Amino acid sequence: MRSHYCGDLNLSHNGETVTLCGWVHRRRDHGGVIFLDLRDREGIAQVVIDPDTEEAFALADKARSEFVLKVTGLVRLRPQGGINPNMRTGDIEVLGKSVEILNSAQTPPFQLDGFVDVGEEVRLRYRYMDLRRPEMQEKLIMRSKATRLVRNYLEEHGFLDIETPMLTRATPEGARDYLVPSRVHPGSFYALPQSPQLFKQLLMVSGFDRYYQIVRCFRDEDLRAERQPEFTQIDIETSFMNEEKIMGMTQDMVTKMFSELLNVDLGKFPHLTFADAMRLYGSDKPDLRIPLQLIDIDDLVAGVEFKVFNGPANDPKGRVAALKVPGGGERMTRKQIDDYGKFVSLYGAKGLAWVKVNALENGVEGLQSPILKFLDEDVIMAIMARLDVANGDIIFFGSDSVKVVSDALGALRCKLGADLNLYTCAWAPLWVVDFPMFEENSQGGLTALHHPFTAPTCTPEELEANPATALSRAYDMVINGYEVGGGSIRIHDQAMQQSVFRVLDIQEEQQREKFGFLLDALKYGAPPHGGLAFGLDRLVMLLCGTDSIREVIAFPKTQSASCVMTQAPSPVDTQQLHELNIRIRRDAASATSH
RNA sequence: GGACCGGUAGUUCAGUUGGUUAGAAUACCGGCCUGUCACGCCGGGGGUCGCGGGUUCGAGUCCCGUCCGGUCCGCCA
Repeated sequence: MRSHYCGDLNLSHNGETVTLCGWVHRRRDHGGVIFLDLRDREGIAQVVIDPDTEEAFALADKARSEFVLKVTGLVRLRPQGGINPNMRTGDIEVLGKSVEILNSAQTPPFQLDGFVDVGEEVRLRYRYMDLRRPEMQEKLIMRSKATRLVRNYLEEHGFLDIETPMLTRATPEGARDYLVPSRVHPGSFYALPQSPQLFKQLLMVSGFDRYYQIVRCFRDEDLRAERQPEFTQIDIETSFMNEEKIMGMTQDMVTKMFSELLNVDLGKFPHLTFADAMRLYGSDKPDLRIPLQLIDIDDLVAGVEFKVFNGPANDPKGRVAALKVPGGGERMTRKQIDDYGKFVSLYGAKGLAWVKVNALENGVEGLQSPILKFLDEDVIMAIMARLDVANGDIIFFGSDSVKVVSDALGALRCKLGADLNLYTCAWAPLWVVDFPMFEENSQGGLTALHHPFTAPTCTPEELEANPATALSRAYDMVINGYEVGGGSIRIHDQAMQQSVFRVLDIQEEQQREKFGFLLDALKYGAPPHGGLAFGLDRLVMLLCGTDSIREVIAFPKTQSASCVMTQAPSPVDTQQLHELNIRIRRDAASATSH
């Protein structure tokens, strides 16, 4: 038996003659009949070569070393109705008249028939083979359908596709830039865009009041399952639309995507403030498929002796919160609980206190926990009352800084949802709104949470008076715990922009150097404007039901931002470096050579 | 920058407290069978055990370093 691959089956009719083209999956001889299994995206077909045709034998024999081949002959379809996804091998037979070998093929480096799981590294090294597999074809087809739908939707709504530069100016803020050295300007560099943010705002000044672009963006930061160094953004900007209109329209677009591509009704998108998201879910991108919520108990434990609780409870930057898992106590072993303790330590938590509710009717006696001995009975029962516990529940506690408690319990909430399969629905979209304008940075100053062109909800005077509590007109779309899009109403007013820069402590000289062109443009009657950008890769990932964006990118990078197929990045000729006036430090060169 | 998991045949994996010649399945090659369809039967070839060093009489196995892949933390305005 020989087993090679597999792929397209294209039928073309010419009167009674039908030509089939496709990769041969498998070739076998039986009873003087030659079987050629061809597969296509919609099903599996089998081709029979007429044994009476001497020519068929001769040509088929050539097929031994295979394999792209063409079968010409009369088709016997069985059953009627053509090819469909539920067909099995042999449901269609073709009485062949001739075989033409279009090209031969080596044995594939790994089996593509789906009966053996192959590692991702091998798939990426031979990505062109991996992409032949029907499931990979389906993912890229889904991606193409999604982008087509987006283009159609936005074009129908009057949006104009305008390209912005790939070679642009480095911006020290935000993510690290991918830099491109200039040959003509020795010592100077372009940067690949992290996003077309400033250009699309300039297009608003130009009067293209509905802009979009499906555009590649680049960020030189460490990778994750949902983060690649180059990724595709659906970039949208409008003039004269407020946040309600922008959110409404883009929500409509995403809703149509899911209904047309998956036949899924996303329903209403709840709006959740950033503060509520952090309070209830410990995350600014909560997965609302999971019904668990964090419940604050600072007030109940502020007076206890137990230092682990009373410290954060009395600290304005501290937080004590509980996470109740209904029925979780019955489903969890001590080892699993300990493992959750290790899990939250990844987020800086020093421990994970817990209480199992065995028999609530017995009061404290009916509870099981290492921390009960540190707490008074009335406090314990007050906590139980607030959490509305029932027998069989387990409660986890976080007590630390606001950030650690939110991060740790927020992540634990998601992990519990996955481990215990607590999902109450397949899709949970929402908008997160009312983000803070600024967050405190490590130097004690303030940094823009979104970017420095995001409009606040208040006046410039109010902003400068209370910057730490100011809210922005930003909004994120979140689906199933993934931030799929985000945007804001921008600042179109110079005075406001100056206020933001003052809060961020960016001096006029720096302003001019970094954003002078934008500040100039704002002087020429910039319309009120705002927009949003979707992560196309993440959206398609969700549409495909996978949890890695590498699965929906034809040629993705590995975690070290390299390509195992092309071996990029690679050293370059000294001549090339010379032309660019670049010299490589010796220690850096040896660190990357093998 | 850090934590953890993995790296053994083309591929997916097993390999015991360190012990003879490193196995299985599948793929590949040869033969048989001949309406098979994850066809079947018989036979065969195929391994720098990621790489380097160390411990040991002896290392796929233990130790150190390093590279590669993955998950995550930091990072991602």
